[in-house]
Amino acid sequence: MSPRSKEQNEKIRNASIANILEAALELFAVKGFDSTSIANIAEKAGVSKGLMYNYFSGKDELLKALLDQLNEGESDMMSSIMDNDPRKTLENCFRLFFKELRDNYQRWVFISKLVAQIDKFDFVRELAIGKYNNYILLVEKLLRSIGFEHPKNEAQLIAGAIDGIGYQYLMLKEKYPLKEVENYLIKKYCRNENS
Amino acid sequence: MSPRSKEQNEKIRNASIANILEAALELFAVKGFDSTSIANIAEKAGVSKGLMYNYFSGKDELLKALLDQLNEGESDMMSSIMDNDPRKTLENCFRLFFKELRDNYQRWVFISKLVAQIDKFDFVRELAIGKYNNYILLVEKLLRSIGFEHPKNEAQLIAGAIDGIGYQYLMLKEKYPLKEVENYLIKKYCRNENS
Amino acid sequence: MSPRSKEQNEKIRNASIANILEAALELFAVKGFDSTSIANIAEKAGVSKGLMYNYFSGKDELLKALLDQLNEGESDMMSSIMDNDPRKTLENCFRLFFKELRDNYQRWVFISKLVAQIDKFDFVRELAIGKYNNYILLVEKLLRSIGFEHPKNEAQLIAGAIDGIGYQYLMLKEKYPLKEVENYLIKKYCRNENS
Amino acid sequence: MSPRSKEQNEKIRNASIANILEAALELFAVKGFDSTSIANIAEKAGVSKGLMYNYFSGKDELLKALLDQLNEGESDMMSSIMDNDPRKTLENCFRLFFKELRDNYQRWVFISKLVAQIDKFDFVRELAIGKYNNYILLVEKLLRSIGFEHPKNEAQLIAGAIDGIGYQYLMLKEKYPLKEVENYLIKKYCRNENS
DNA sequence: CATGAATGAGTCTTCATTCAT
DNA sequence: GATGAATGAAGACTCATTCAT
Repeated sequence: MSPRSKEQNEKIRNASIANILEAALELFAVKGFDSTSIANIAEKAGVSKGLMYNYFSGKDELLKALLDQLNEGESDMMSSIMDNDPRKTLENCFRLFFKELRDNYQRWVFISKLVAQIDKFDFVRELAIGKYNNYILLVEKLLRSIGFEHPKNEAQLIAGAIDGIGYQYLMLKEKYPLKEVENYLIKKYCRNENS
Repeated sequence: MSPRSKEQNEKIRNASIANILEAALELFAVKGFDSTSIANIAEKAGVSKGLMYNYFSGKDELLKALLDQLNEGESDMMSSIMDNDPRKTLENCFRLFFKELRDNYQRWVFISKLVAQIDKFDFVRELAIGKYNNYILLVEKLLRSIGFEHPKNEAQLIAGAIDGIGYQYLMLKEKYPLKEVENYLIKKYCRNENS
Repeated sequence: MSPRSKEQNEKIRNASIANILEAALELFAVKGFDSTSIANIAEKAGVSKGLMYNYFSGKDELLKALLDQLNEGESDMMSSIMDNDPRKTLENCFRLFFKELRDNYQRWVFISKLVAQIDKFDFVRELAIGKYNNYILLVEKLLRSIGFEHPKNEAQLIAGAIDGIGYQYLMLKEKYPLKEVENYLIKKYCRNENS
Repeated sequence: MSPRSKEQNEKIRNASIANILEAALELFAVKGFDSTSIANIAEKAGVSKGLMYNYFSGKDELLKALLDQLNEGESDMMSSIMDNDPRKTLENCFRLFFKELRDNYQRWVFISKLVAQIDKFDFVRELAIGKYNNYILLVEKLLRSIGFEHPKNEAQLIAGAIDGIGYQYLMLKEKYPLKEVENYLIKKYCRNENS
């Protein structure tokens, strides 16, 4: 009789949006943005094509929303790695990266595919540059605290290595010695005497 | 209107093919594979759409041919870096990578976009895995000759760093301190006492 | 939360209906029937899409209701122009037309757009033909009373001119010399000696 | 073996374009621009949907092309009505209009529907205003030569009547006394003593 | 060897309409 | 009486591919 309450509608909407975003993430990760059709996403999300346009004004907007969502989660993670001991913080930082790679492989694939299309989406470039700079600064500071020589250069190498490892894992999958590399990286940079 | 000789035909063929491949490389690098249409390539190459199907049975086939072409060139390069001094070989290897990044930026962009779509093209995966393994083996051997501890692990880190540096350069472009990283990498691994 | 009384409901109904019709008229006039969506109308009227279907079984039905509403108003107007002096009646008739054109421009735009789609809506054609015939008959009678020769033919010309002036005003807007034409028309047909 | 000659291609293209324009004119006239789909046009023209985009970059462009085509034809017509005797020229002008209305009814319907959507297409407004002004100027000059008083005002009335007659014919079709009105108009303005 | 007209399947997007609440 | 989430059919447009010449 009476219309649905605001809360009911909110719930319904959020559920649909979540379904759509989840489906989109998975499909974008597996097939890539261009090769994923709105119809694909709608089907996987269990909604109609039309509904998608109630929540996202288009495919690009959907992508942006997805990225925003991932971004929020990431902020939380970064604040969780801080420790008084810089060695420990750095270790947490590395471990977090490898854990994410293993547990949320799909997100990583999604992001790396996105970065490969960086020229197509301005907001991706800005986001990526910001991320990179923050990462370099953090690692440099940690390395300096630990007592490394050339902390900035080492941070650049590490940032490169971290990214590269991700890409190679993406390529080689289970053939990539992820654990071995993880352990070595930690041993080298977090367990050293002073270097 | 005497018929063209076989040699003339051969020449025309090769010129057309080269035009097409060159146009395709550039467009794939700039716009990506999916967003580049056959019409785009034909126009840039100065040939008709129809002609493309004389030489390549389809868009995928064209991609494969392009990759093969790049691959051949690469073999030549690898043989040029060998030196009796492993330190020198490693340095050549690094320098070659950075030089390629600078001089043939487009190829690198093309390849990284391709790798991001690795699941879409089986032949890309195989090629990439092969490359990776060869690279690791080479670097590991060199590091061992030079006298590094954990040569395999270091090779893995280096391979990661090299790849990651490429991706970050792609992202940051002129903002990336390419020369600085290059010099540091060489200093660290090729100019050391023994490590 | 006592239930609303019948009168209250009636009032609410009528207010909603009036809102919807008003919004529809404006949007149909500005954007045209096809380019106006139900969502547009609902938003402008401040009601939900669903509610519209309580009152009108569909978009076409809404159009028909709108037309009916306009039609009622028009009947009243026609009865207000009658005068014992046919010259005066004709003048009233002309003045009313120009006044409507100026004051209710939107209605005129709406109607002319509708007539342009006459084949799409059967009820529009019937209505329009009826209007035309009545108009011709009235003007013919007046002209005969005034003493014009060929009153029927003149009525046809006048009917054409009246319509055409409307369309041209629609086209040229403020560039059209509406007042000038109005005055001339009245001078020519209502102020003459006998013609 | 050899590709089609330029002339062959030209012929093929022109035939397709003509088919498309013809089909579009008919459908736009009958169903209106908005209610005619590209698929409708393609089917009627006997070509594929895709082909339309080889020749027209979109539906709007097709409309513009159609209008241009009609416009060209019209220029020829206008130059054919001129005569040394202004009475004769005016008569030709009237007769041409009625002839067009009868023989190319479809064009007229098309144009009047277009004018009703004048706000939607900028180029339509400009075209229409230009036409109107030229027409008024011509008729005014003729009336002045013939010796009418108030030639400008009469020209305005005539222009209105001409347009209005067209719209009413469009509405009433065979019920409209086209011939009768035509004859009266000519008698009144071209056969008079002096007015 | 070479062309480009033509096709049609597939894509994104819009919107009238339904219906559970 | 009222809401707005959801649907699905339909429309504009793109593009890899075919084929007559």
